[in-house]
Amino acid sequence: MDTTQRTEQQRSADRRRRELLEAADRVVLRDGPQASMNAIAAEAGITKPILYRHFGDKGGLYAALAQRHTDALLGSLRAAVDAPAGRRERVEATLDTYLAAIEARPQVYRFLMHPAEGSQGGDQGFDVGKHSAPLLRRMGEELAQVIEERLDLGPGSQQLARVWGHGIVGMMHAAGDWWLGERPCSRAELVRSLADLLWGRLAAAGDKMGGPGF
Amino acid sequence: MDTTQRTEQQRSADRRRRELLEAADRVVLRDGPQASMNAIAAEAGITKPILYRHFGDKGGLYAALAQRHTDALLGSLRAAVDAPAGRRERVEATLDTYLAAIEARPQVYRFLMHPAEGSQGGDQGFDVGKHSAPLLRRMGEELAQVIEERLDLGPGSQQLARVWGHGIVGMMHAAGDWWLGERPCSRAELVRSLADLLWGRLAAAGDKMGGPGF
DNA sequence: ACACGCGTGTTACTAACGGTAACGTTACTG
DNA sequence: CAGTAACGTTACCGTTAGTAACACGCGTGT
Repeated sequence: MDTTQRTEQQRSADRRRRELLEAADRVVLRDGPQASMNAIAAEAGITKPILYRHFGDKGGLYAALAQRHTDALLGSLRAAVDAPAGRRERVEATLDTYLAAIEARPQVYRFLMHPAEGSQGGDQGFDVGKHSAPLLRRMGEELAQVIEERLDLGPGSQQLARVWGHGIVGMMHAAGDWWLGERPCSRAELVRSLADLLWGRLAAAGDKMGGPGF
Repeated sequence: MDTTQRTEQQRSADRRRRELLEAADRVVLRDGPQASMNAIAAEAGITKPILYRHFGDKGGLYAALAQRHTDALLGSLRAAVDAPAGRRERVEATLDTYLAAIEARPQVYRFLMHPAEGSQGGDQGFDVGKHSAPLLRRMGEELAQVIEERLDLGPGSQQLARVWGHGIVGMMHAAGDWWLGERPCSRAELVRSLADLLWGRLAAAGDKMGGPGF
């Protein structure tokens, strides 16, 4: 009896939690990362304290919300990186998957990149060096793992793979962010340019006349 | 007289402005980007409204503060990118200069990367796609210019250079951020690994046994 | 029937923040 | 000495995150 009751309650709580998360999702999609707890509670048809009972604080809610989208995006990226094709094709597919995602849902993307902003309670310690969005860290780590698993990089391969994982993710992120703001070219062109960069065209390019090149 | 008066006043105002900025600098260095206007005013020995008279709003103060550091860092980077050496050496010097800067002053670095956080007044429009720190944008644009000036990239070189500029800066940033948090290796190793990545080692690396490589 | 918990929800509050209006005070100028 | 203009303050507003205290519904043990 005790057990069945507990599972019953837990189910109910989980369902409520999902409902709240979906409401929060709608608000964040509408108002951006600045969405207030009041607004989210109102959208869910309830009031603040319930949110706090479920998620502890704003960081908790945002973490839960971010995890959903992060999981979804990472799933897509894994599919792209694991596709049956050559290395270059898969790199391009991965880049394109990421860029398509941020293009399709820029608000969600922005939320994922700046989840914990606006925290003004306490927070004196302000983790230096850990300010990046969890999404970036997770993508970096996952990519590092893929690289280390599949590429033969000689000695020190593990560290090299991690550096590359985070570096490539950062490249993708920064270029995507800039591209999303200015739209200077098509997505396909952007993908090609980035892949060219990773393929060493920077080193291979010839100097322009007048002094040594970059 | 009018002119002398004006210059006199302007000088005084500029001096005061510099004092306020230095006070703000100290507070940001101590409390991180969450530093409150009250705290900054107190550090400067004055009260809030004076800050607002000088800088308009928090964004204005932070922009002014960020510009100083950004200018300083960009100066160092320009020196590194313009040094008389080969391309690879200069790329490594540029990376190392950036990493040394963020290593030396992580609080300042974190502030520069997240300057406008915590804004809670209005701000409904939340510029999608322009959320990146101004420092990143400026570095990306400057690097793009250098690349476009000195490298012979064939047709479409301008767009390619811009993509690469922002991409490389993002790579540097993300890798640096991760490195600063975990310190998995020395700065020199990180620089070498990133330069290797830019030099096409990702494309050149051999597959590990078992299926096609990444 | 009745009290007891327990989960769910509310109202009403605190403390802190960004920002501003209204009021002194100093000092320079006619 | 009157006017004015910058410098500075106190006291306030509206909004935010977060919390305490109270109220309702509901199954349970005695």
